[in-house]
Amino acid sequence: MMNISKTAESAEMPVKTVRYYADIGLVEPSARSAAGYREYDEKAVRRLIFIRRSRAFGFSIEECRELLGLYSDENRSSADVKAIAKKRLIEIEKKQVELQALHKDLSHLVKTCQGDDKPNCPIIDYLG
Amino acid sequence: MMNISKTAESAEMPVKTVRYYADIGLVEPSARSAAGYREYDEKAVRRLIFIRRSRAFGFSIEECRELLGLYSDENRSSADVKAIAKKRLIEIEKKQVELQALHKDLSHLVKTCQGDDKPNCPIIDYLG
DNA sequence: CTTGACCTTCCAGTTACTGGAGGGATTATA
DNA sequence: TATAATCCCTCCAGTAACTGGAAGGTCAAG
Repeated sequence: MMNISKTAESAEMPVKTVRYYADIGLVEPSARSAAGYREYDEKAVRRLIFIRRSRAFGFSIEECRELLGLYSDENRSSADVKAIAKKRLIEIEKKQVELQALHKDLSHLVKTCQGDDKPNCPIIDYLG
Repeated sequence: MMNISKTAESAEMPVKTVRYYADIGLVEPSARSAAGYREYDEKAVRRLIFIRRSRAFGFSIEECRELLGLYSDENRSSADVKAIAKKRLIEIEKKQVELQALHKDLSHLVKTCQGDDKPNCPIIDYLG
């Protein structure tokens, strides 16, 4: 059993975040000390790491909750996991398309802007 | 002079947003009617459109505020505009790199996952 | 026995809106 | 002229996922 700062260190996330995840019922402490301190066991730490990695993929907290449920479900179907991941993948691809369009337009504008002390500016012209 | 709903329609944004921009002092109404209704002239509408286009590029409200200042400054230096745009461009590029890495890893995991009714799952394995 | 480093809870702030309540103003219709 | 529909107003709360800070309890070391 570890206190919250050791737990946060093991899971490589801020103490505040561990506390937040406990508050929203995502990863609850395994126990509380007599003084009311949160205590976490190895399993809880593994769940926190699972969340950190899921978050790094951009899964929302609610998606993390679902994934965590599947993680601890011995009878899960991989299809359920795959569906969530696929959804995220499509979001990523959508964002990529969006960013590519933005990049194309903005980089063109930046290239054509003189960037001197005169007011003439294709960027402003485009926006206005 | 237009009331807020005509203004919002002309600027192609929700009434709520026009009101919000007024609240934060981004684009203030040109006047108020006797009853206290917001009234906008053509110039104000053009400023709203400017904001909408800037927001579409992903500029933050504060950046929009700066850009709007430069837009209405006859003595601006295009270098100032370019600097803001460049900063945004770099953010976009950073995000693109990030998304590319996520896409690579996640698409690989999704591909290798069977997606059937069995619990075996490389996605879960990777996260756990 | 005090100091410092922990820990707790609770509240506020972040970004850029959005939804809704409660109530006044204007316009169209009967 | 009465009323109903459609505006408009302000203010408050909620969104996502934390983060910072205040006020105060706990614990180990010197």
